[in-house]
Amino acid sequence: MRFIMRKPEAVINLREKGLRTTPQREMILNVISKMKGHVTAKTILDEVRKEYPHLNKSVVYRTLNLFAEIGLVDAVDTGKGYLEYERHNHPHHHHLTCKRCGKSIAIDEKIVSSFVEDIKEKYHFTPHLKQFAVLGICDSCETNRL
Amino acid sequence: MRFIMRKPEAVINLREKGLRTTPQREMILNVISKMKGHVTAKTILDEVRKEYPHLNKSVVYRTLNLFAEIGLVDAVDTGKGYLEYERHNHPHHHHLTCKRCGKSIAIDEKIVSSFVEDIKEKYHFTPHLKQFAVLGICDSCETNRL
DNA sequence: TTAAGTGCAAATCATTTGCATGGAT
DNA sequence: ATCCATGCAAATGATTTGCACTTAA
Repeated sequence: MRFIMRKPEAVINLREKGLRTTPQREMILNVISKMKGHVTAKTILDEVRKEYPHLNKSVVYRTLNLFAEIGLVDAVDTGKGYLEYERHNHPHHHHLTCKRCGKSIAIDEKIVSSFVEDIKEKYHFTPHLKQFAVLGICDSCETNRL
Repeated sequence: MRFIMRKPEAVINLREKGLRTTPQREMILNVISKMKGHVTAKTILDEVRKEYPHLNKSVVYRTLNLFAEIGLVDAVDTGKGYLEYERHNHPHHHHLTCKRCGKSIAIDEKIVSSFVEDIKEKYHFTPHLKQFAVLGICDSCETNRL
């Protein structure tokens, strides 16, 4: 049996569009890939700098925008005032995040996907729900007027 | 038949919490109330300044935060990099906003409320969905690779 | 009168941009 | 040898803050 060597997905993605593979881009993608959950630009910068202190933050932002455009990563707005990132197709768990106490509850993806499918079917529109966290108020905060 | 004069809701809301009613706060609330749809801090500042050019932007931001805290207005994050505001209980129409072409489609609120009710029931958590717009990609952009 | 609110200027903080230099193809 | 990418410093833009002055209650 023979194996056909393939270039990693990211490289193909970049080259296809006439873009370059650089060490910086590889390091940034590595950090996003290996971190569980969302990563901020700041975290990425700090992480990469452990190995390569020279990295500049403009490069991080430019790279994140690029990766988001070509669909390699997803930008997630959790309402904190800055964006977070994750690999596209990363198994995404939606959370209910309480605006008062900050606690998060993971929710059954079926609930989300039935909402998404409903909209797809009726409006021919694909919601990117991972873009936003589901914020709200949890019962215990509501009850205790926190 | 006799009418009982009541103070406007906003005034009650403020006084109840030991807060003061000021001309600035009234003008800001008026702008939010009379504008249809969402308003930005910038728009509020500009609008009020037509009558009262002296108004300072810190006051607008402080007032908006105050109003949001006491539940008089809702802050809405549409992913544009700044917040928008509307009167609480303003009839809210959820929209599907395409990230590529920017077009918006109003959606049947039943779809949203069944999602919200589902989460309330199963997780004892009240999602504040108006906090975020539903972003995604519309079919025509998807088809045309815009 | 007096604590809360306002105006102003400066500070923050995430993100972007212009430009000269460097490096991938 | 191109021309895309990087690094740096400065700019942007929304929002916040410290502080002295003003005003609603």
